[in-house]
Amino acid sequence: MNRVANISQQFAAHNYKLTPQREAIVRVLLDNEKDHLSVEEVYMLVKRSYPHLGLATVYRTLELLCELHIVQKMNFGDGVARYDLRDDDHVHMHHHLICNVCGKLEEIKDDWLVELEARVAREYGFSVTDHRLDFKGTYNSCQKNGCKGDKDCRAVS
Amino acid sequence: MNRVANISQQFAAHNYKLTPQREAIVRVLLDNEKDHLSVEEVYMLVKRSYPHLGLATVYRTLELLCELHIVQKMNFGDGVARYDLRDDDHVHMHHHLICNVCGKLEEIKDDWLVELEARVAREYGFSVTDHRLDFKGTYNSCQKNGCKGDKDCRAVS
DNA sequence: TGCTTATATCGTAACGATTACTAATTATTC
DNA sequence: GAATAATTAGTAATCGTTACGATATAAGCA
Repeated sequence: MNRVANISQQFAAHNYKLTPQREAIVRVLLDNEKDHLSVEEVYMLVKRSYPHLGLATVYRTLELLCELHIVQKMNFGDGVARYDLRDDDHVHMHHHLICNVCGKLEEIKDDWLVELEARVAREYGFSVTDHRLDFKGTYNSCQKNGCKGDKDCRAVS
Repeated sequence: MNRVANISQQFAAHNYKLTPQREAIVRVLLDNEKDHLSVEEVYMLVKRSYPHLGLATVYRTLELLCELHIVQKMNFGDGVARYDLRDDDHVHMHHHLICNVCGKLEEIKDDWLVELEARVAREYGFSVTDHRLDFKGTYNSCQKNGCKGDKDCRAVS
């Protein structure tokens, strides 16, 4: 099934409409699924197909998508919120590798935490609905090509 | 060894001085190790022992402590940066449980990710220097006492 | 169709956390 | 003890985000 149509249905199911502006934003997210776009980036990209769109609408729409669990708002410590499409089941979050040298942000699409979540439930009486796992470090390939000193104090691990 | 003295040495080792202001801030962090204080909270607490201290100094000192890997700047999606003392070896980060109902933030002091980090190294050629693992969900005890609908779209998983 | 009401958008002002900057203060060096 | 460097205080500026009033679009109904 068409993903836009799918999302449109989810909007309808919650009495929201997929307006042209909202659809343009959703399409940008789908077309850039690999990236973790900031509001400003989404704004720039949407302007290509919808030049008249206002920044506040981007903020509002992303918040709405977040409420519908279609996207996930995240914070990688660079001072701006970033948004990530969730999996279709809206449950599992993927993990991230963040390279200190080249700055690349890679996704691990698997869910490696099933076991640990069971352990949390067992040992802490805590049932997990969502999680976040980021690894920071360096790719071996980056390591070779000289590594500038890491004075980096950005938030988020 | 006294922890303040220990930190003082680390300052000295990097040609920084542990001024009275900085020491007052460090003591607040040590005295509230369980919490994840925001800048504003640290500011309030330090004012008790050092009423004249300026807010900018808190910002600068926390950044410095971060650079020295004594604290870790984190972001739990409530709009302010929070700071967490690192373990003495300055390597392992603990994990977090965040309850959707009562809002409590609990720490898991173990490092459960040793295995997964090995896997990342193996499968992705990526050597981890740091990580972050947060679980969001509900305590069983909170679950019972009625759970308000979760419309929460805060950043960070 | 025309009127009414609700929903969504636009542009911008307001807000709040953080950073940048200047002057004043304290420590260090010669 | 004067000159230099490091640190702090206080506040102005910045920047991401949110709030607000006015306008526009869609839905419901006679």
